[in-house]
Amino acid sequence: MPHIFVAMSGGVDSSAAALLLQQAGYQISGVNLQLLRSPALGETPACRSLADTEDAAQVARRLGFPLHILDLSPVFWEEVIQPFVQEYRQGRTPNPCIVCNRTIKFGALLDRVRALGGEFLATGHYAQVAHDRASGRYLLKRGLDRSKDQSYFLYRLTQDQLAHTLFPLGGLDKAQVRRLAEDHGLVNARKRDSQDICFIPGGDYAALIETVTGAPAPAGDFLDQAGRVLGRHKGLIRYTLGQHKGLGLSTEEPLYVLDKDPVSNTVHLAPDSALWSRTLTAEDANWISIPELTEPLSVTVKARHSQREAPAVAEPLPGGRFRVVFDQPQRAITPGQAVVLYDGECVVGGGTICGP
RNA sequence: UGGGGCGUCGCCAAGUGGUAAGGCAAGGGACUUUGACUCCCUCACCCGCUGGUUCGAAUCCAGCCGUCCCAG
Repeated sequence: MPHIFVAMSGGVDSSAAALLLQQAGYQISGVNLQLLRSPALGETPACRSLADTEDAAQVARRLGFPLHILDLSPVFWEEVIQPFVQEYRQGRTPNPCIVCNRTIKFGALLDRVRALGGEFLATGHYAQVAHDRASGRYLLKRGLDRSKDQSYFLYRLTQDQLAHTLFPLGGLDKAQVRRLAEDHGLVNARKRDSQDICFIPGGDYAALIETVTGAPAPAGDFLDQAGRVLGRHKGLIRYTLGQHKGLGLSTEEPLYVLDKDPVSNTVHLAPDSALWSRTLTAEDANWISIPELTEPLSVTVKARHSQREAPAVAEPLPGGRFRVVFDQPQRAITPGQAVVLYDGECVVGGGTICGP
């Protein structure tokens, strides 16, 4: 019987995942990650983080398996937070959860698990892994509960990582998971879903960036498409493409962020109609259902989370890059965000958006 | 201080005698393991001020204040 380690955040999902594996008869151990013990974040972990760890510990005690506390703060700082800050400073809008999945949860953590003799790492993600005999490849599929599907955040996983990964919740929906937790008296059965970036509990990511860099992001001009100054912005990092909230401008027609220029430190604004485009270029590709993109492929595409996939054709470009041409224009395609390609329920692969 | 225009929520702006539209901004909420988008709710007992006319005025009249344009 394989020994399975379950990454336990303290939330209901990962707890239910552990429960299911235990019911299936596996030998399991829980692992709770400490990620925020970085000098720039304050030496002591946030209260919420401690409470979450305590929830995980309670669940482990109740179910009767050991819970290991693993501090990966240094590598989290190095691989997730620092790049997150750098990306923002370069005018892009990163997705730290995707980086974390690749480098921390299914990277450093999985390495540790295997070093401890574990064969699999399980998490509470709503996604599914399958092995395709025909191609010999491990497939990443959407969670059955489409409304909670998290495959988008997992597209960077490698074949090796997928081969040692289990998603026990892949075939369940959220209501079933909560009921399961409720039935077994887990403390977090009714705990609210997390939603902010985990290392920014209050959601004020701009403040974190300024703390890390040690300086406030400089103010600059808002420009319209003709180059006229419309007002002052409060630092490039506070805006992302397509954004409208918080511009603080009073205009006859609502304006949105069309582009950001880190060189001139300006934010370009335009009406919604100017935000739509049919193409994007992505870099740093990772392929899952195929070894490599070698020819144009019809797929459905998510250029951001919480967006319904749109039909498109992906075509290879030199240097691990690829281009996506959508059937219909998409709104505010944003550099730094992940673009994930689907073939039905399967993740084909994806990359980081780098341009139009 | 000669002539003309205009003063309605932070901004723009409907309303010209019958008891204050709308848009933007702002605040709150929903949605969401990123940032956004989107959706919902809230947001002028009051219309520059003071009088007057009227059953009743932001809407008419007078004076004042402010502001803009032309003439200087």
